[in-house]
Amino acid sequence: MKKGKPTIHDIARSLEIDSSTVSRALSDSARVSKKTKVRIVEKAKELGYQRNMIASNLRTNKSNTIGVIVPRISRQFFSRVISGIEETAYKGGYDVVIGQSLDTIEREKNLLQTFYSSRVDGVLISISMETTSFEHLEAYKNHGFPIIFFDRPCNVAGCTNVLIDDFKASFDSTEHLINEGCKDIVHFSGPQNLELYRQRAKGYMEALKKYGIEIRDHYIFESNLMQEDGEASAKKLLKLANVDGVFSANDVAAIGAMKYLKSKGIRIPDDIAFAGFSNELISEVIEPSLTTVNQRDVEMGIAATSLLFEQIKNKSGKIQQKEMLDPELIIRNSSKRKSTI
Amino acid sequence: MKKGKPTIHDIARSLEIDSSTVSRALSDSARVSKKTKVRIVEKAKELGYQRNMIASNLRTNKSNTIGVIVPRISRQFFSRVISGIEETAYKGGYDVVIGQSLDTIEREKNLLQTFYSSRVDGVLISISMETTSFEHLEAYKNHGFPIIFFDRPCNVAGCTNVLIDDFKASFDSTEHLINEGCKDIVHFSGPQNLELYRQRAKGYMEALKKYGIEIRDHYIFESNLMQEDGEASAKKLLKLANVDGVFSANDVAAIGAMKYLKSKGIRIPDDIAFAGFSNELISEVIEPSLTTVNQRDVEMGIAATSLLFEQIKNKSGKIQQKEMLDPELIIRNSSKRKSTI
DNA sequence: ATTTAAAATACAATCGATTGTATTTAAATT
DNA sequence: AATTTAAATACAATCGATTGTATTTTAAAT
Repeated sequence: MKKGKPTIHDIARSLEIDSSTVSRALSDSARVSKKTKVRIVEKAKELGYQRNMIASNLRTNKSNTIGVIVPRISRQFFSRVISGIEETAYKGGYDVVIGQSLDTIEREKNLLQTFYSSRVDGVLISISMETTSFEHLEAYKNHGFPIIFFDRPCNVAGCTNVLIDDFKASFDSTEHLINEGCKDIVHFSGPQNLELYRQRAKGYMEALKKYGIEIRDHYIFESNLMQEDGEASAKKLLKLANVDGVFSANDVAAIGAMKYLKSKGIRIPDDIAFAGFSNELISEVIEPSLTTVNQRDVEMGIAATSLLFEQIKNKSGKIQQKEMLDPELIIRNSSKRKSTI
Repeated sequence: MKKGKPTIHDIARSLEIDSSTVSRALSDSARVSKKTKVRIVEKAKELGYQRNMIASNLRTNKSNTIGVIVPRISRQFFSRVISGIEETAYKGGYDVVIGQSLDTIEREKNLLQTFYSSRVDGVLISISMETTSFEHLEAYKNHGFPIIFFDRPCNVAGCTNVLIDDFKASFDSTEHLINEGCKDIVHFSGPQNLELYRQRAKGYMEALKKYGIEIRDHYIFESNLMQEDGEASAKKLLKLANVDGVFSANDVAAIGAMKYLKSKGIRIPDDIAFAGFSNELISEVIEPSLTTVNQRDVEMGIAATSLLFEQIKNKSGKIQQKEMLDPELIIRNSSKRKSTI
């Protein structure tokens, strides 16, 4: 038994031919005769040969791997985006390396570093909540390293973003609540340094404006949108008279609030109607089921990956693009105040 | 501006020294003087040098990367296991590559192939539902390729498994239902080719036996435990007289059944009590909240990764181990029939 | 000042696959 | 059979970092 894993040289030696011929045969080059190809392939199988991708990558200067950085993979949304990414990458013959920033800029920088130095062919990233300056990203970009941003927009020159139309989705959700008869709608918003939450707030306000409803600043609650934030918001909300609707910038906070309100005997949607954002799995199961926005997770992964592939091929560099996916409003019981039929 | 990414040779040339010195300096070898180290590090920074891990890996014959294969990352349980894996790997200076088998053996084989040929240093795998024979795994194992199995046991010689005690967890759950007054308990089981589901069924039966309850084969329903399977099982269950408890081998099926039964006016837990398995997020939210088993996901990831690191270090190979994590029964409303206090 | 030991650096081979160029072999053409 | 052309294969450099060995430089010891 040989010690290490077999190489093309082992095959070449045992067949008394040159390793270059073996290499060409194994990638089915026209420069090798049928006959020797067969011999080589057979021998390769016999020895249990597997091409050493590290050596191959070094020579060809590509890794056939793309990197993905997300805040955390245990979030429904991101794991579904990753499913889309993986599927597309797999078809294109690429591997996917995944890292989580845990919403810290430190780990984000680290991961980017690691990915770059292992020469992934490009990166898909949803920036961390802490990321407010973008120099670390620009540096790589200027080196010609392909980076695509998804979900959380990043306005860096020459960068491609794949997003859903947060403004439209929020506008639609709010409008829906209004159509269901809500007049006093509170908005649960997230950290304002994230463009995304600013957009959602904007959509909310625009809808109010359209229907001539006054925009009251103290009707917009800012938090990190965790479950406990939702509960806190619910308490706060009870102090305002007449609130009859909530548009939350995510499902988790909405659910936190609903749970608290239900425990206080408030009926949803009759007393207060709810709409969330993200279509978490729990949103379908909770009672009443939560009206929400499908963020097109899987599609987003597919789109981002396709754009990355384009960018990898066109070495051209700086092509700024913005891909907007259409969000889908999913209407469930938490907002249905008018009896159907 | 130079075209490609800078290498140690670029640094060496511009400093008029040898590249081997640069290499040693950058890995802080004692063989390089302080003075030159400083010069080199400075120049490296100046040029924006990043070590080419591909070249490094080729030379050292390791990738500092471990591969993970799971059925699907969008499953709560797996994404949390992966969090544990990532965290541990990160601390050990390893990267993590993730692939999903989508519960097909074909993709499982493919991924293993890819991982092997990109020379990951080892693999953590939760085998697919289709995997009944293990030759493909054994082959790699015999080549000295470190593989650790988690969650879904794999009885291959020389393989290390990291599991929770499915038997005990199931026994405890069933016993709990009995203690809550259930006498006629149905079990929703999964594909019997998976050891895991056999263990869970065994735990269920053993608990019945302990309390002198007759084990009836037609009280054990086998399915793929998807939500729709749960619903189907619920229908089937209604045809049996007197069922007053269900122990499901996963939460998803339990929830599918509960939803259906509730819609038929059956009260949970008063008419039929429920216990599930896996502690999905929705289980806490559904009404009534579902009694379930914490599978120690994050801990499992940590344990599996630590064992893999051990195995990577001890080139010794074949060290069979079995790491059993203690499951935790989480009692919620779906099974509380006796009033508390 | 010389010798000796130690420290710092240079040289060169190597990891395994790829690829441009050169050479040999076989087939085709006259 | 001799020459041309094409097909098949061999040779050799390369990707970038690592590492054992050899050489030079510096410091220490006599």
